[in-house]
Amino acid sequence: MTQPNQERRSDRARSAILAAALDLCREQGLARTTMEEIAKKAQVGKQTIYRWWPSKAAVLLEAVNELAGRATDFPDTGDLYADLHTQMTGVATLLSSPRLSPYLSLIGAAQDDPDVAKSFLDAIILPRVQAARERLRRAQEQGQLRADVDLEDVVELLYGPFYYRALIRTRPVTLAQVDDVLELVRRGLNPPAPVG
Amino acid sequence: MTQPNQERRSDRARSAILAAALDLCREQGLARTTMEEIAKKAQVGKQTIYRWWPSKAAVLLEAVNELAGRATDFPDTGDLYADLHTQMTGVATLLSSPRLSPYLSLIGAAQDDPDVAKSFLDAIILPRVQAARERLRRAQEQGQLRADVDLEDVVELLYGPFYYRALIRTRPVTLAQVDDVLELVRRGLNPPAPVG
Amino acid sequence: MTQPNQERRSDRARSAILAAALDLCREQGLARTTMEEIAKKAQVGKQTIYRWWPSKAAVLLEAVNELAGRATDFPDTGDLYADLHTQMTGVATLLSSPRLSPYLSLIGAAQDDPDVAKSFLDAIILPRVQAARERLRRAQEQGQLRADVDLEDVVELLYGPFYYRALIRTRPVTLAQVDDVLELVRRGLNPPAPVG
Amino acid sequence: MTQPNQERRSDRARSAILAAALDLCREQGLARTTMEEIAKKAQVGKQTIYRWWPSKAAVLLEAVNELAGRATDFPDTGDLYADLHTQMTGVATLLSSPRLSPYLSLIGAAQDDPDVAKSFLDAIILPRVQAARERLRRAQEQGQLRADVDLEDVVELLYGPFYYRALIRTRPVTLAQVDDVLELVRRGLNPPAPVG
DNA sequence: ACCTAAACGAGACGGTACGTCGCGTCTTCGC
DNA sequence: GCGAAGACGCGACGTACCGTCTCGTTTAGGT
Repeated sequence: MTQPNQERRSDRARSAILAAALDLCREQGLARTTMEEIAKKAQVGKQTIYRWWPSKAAVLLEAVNELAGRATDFPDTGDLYADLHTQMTGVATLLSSPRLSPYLSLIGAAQDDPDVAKSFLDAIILPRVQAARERLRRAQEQGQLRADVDLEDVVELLYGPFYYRALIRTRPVTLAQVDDVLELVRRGLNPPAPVG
Repeated sequence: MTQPNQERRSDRARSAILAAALDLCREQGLARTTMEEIAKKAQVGKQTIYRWWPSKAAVLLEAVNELAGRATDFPDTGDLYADLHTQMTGVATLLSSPRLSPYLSLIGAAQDDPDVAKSFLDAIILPRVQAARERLRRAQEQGQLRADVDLEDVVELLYGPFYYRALIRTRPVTLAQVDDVLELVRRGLNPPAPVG
Repeated sequence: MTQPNQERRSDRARSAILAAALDLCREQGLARTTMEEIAKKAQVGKQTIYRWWPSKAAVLLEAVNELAGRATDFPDTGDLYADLHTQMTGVATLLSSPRLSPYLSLIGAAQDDPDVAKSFLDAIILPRVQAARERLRRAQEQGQLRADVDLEDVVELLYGPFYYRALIRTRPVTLAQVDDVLELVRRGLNPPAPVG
Repeated sequence: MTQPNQERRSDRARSAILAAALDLCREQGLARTTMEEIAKKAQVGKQTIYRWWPSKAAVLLEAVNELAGRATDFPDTGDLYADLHTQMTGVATLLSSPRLSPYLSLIGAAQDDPDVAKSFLDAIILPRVQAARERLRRAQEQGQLRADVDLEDVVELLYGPFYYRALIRTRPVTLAQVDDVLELVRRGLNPPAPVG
């Protein structure tokens, strides 16, 4: 992520820092997590953190990204809604898991720090959005999805409700939400046309 | 939110604090805004802030709530989608305005501070969600909305995409988004059934 | 010694800082004494030290000066050598006392820091040298001292040997040294002229 | 001062370190001179310094001692005061030269560090004091110096004034000081006995 | 119109964390 | 096996803010 000699870098320090940062952020949130605590818990000098990351948010970004890993990959079985169900279940699982509360803290930090926002978007969001759009495009070609919709709008419609619950906290993200959202989104809000 | 004698309270100090907090938060975000700056800019002793608010987030909550005011009230003309369009346009305007960037900062701060989250929810979100549900309920009774949907799900579906864009920043909130969301949400994603 | 509002200054903090600095410097020398230790031992925030003094040496200078106080004042009984004996005994006592080891540390620090050197000279040395010169001048007028000597040279001759022992440490300063120096200095090194 | 295999030692490294240390100490004093600067300036790994010296003071001690070299040797022409004049002129030259400011820094460092004090005394001071005492003893035997004086007292009387000026800095060491001190010290402070 | 108690502007205080510097050690190459 | 290079764990630096705590100084009701 930066400058000094990558080859001499201590793996032990790196993973201890990522683990400590995650733990502390889970316990007390990102704002109350300090570099000093991370260093102490990871048995590491503060300089070693600053040498490789510009901020605690950057540390957590790397840690969270490693955690999220392949858990949110997009399958393609040919059945769009089955695939969406699978993938969105992964997303809902992560967003509802206390293990990933640092993910929400990062989004919080991004509101006040353009650097964090940029890194978060580039490293975490955009690759997944891109994958989602491609899956949707294929579905469109196969007639499983209206041809006249903007795919990015669809992505926002599908995932917006999860982020809404996770960040605004009117109620918690659940796995049941996946069915609810998919059902609503497929059929739309209009009442069925009257028979006859 | 208080204790001392409200009647002796200085209006001048109160509004200077709210204004200073808003300005500073707009310029540098909530995280980089300090009590000392607010006090200095408002020509106020720090104690005067701490006397009436528990934290800078609380100050901003009050300031933001005053700003948002009636701008997001729900009309009821009898036409659900016209009313939704009106109200969501208000929301989109606020979420896309730099003047209300502190609103997003507050949501950010809420991720790490349960007190902020609670106050934000109670003072800002829940009243508006409640109003939205009531409007939707009336529409349901009038057959303008499927009868078999959970109204809170609908609220999340309608507003999630705006918060998604505002907080994740894949692209900015725009007024055009109101039409896009409403159109998608009314018809659903399924392709039209083939004729005959 | 500096800028903020002197009237609001906490006496408790000031004397606790001076005492802590003296203690720590006596135990471990000035170089190994840290601002952090001083603050901790004095139950004081570091900022409170930096608010009133520019460096740990400045703290010690004030502390030492307060300690030395009137102990090195010059008497004038009319008998030069009796007065010198009295005053030099005071000096020898201080230079040989572990309580004033910070005095030597200060001289040490002055070798590398012009600010310390200047303050030390102005606050501690010059007033005493001035008093000594005046006493010597009066003695010169009364014929108790050669008229053709530079008084500053005399001061250096009288006190140099004490600082030499204290700083170079070939052997410790003692009270007996007062007699030795005075005796040597009065008579000179030349052997007595042969009787004849 | 060492341990590893002296024979494999790099002369290039050794002299580069000594030169760099001297230069840096002359520019900024010993306290502000760091091992890292010395290593960088000498194009040397830090370990190479720590391998051969225990501290930066030890490096400078060796460097200074090499500089002082034979410049302060004691001659013996048979004329005590001529020889003193010669030798003290050497001392005054060194003490007044900016090239040897590290010498004073060392004395400063010795005030807070017993190891430095010990090494300084053993390597630099004691041999020269010993030489001085021997020269003075011979002079005593030859009747050029009072028989009833302690020779170490005499050494302190002769050199104290130079160290006083050098370390306390009331005024700078000069070559003229040699004459002044010798003159005073030979004749003493007492006024001449009245004739008759 | 005066009195008095409160809220006020100001800012020093005891602290915690910041991001940086330098320490002395350790590790990895190349000669 | 010494030397150049530099990452490491660590501790202190001097600064920025925290939230609390006096200080006078307004300022408003109550008399």
